[in-house]
Amino acid sequence: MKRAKKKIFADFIAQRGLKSTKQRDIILDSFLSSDRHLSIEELYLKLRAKHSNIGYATVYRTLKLFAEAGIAREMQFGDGQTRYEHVGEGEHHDHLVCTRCGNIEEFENETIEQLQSEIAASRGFLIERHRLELYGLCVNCRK
Amino acid sequence: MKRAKKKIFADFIAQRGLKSTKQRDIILDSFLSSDRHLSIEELYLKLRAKHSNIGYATVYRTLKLFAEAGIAREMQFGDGQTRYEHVGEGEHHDHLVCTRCGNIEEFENETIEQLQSEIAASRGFLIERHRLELYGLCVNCRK
DNA sequence: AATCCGATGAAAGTGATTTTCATTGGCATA
DNA sequence: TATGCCAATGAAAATCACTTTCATCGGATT
Ligand SMILES: [Mn+2]
Ligand SMILES: [Mn+2]
Ligand SMILES: [Zn+2]
Ligand SMILES: [Zn+2]
Repeated sequence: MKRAKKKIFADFIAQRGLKSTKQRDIILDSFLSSDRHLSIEELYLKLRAKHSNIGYATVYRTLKLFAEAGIAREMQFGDGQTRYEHVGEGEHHDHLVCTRCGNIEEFENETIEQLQSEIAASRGFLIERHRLELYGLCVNCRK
Repeated sequence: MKRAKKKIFADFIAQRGLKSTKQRDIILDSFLSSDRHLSIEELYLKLRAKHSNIGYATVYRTLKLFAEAGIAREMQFGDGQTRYEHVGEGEHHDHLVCTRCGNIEEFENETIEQLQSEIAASRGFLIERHRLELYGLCVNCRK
């Protein structure tokens, strides 16, 4: 699926008349082989270790591109940093965020999704996207 | 309930050894008679119309106090501004946010809340708070 | 009224982006 | 392969939304 995402991004680049560059390749590689829920700064620092020539602005702009291309999702967990996570075609999940250690777990619940649809439908509201986050203490942080 | 919240804030002020001031009274009045989900800047501008002597920093600090006192809740809907909404003792609700006109509707769903608890429990996670927001088009913006 | 110390507001500081701009470099074309 | 165009890059500057500082003000207690 790393291959699949590279293909999606290459197609996106081509279809938009953008250019394939060394930096974009490197950033995409690094992003795809990273933990999920990475902040721009975290990815930037990780990249600098091997490629001191890549600028923060390029990482920032490239992650935006990934989001536009549909291979990344921008997230805010309230810690003041924008995070990006991998997303696959048609995939969706929500999060449990530990307020002590910062750990982020994922979950899916079809019943909740269904109830959301019903709530929206009952008001004539058309859902484009949603966010559901449970904040608290993870099993490790409860001691 | 406007009276009730003023009482709660007055008690909070007293119990913390803080001072009752003209500014706090004015800001609380304005906040309580405002639409829900107000940003600091919106409240500040609204206040300036009548009270040009109130500073932004005071509005900012006073809204934080309201949150600490339990009569306001700080929210982020992804538009880059922190918003504050009125909250009552033990009340909770989630939101439908229109991405076109910015309108915010509220809803409560006990079944969803229950499912959240079950998800957390199954992982040993202790929920402190959560946020559930449905983004999309409100009934008016769907044309 | 005097005193104490929290409250206020104008201005400065912060931190995370976001934009600018001079320079670089894909890549289509000759 | 050489040329030209214009997108891409990166260092630095600018923004934005707070957040803090600090000199001064003003409730509340004595
Ligand atoms: Mn995730
Ligand atoms: Mn609300
Ligand atoms: Zn934890
Ligand atoms: Zn709308």
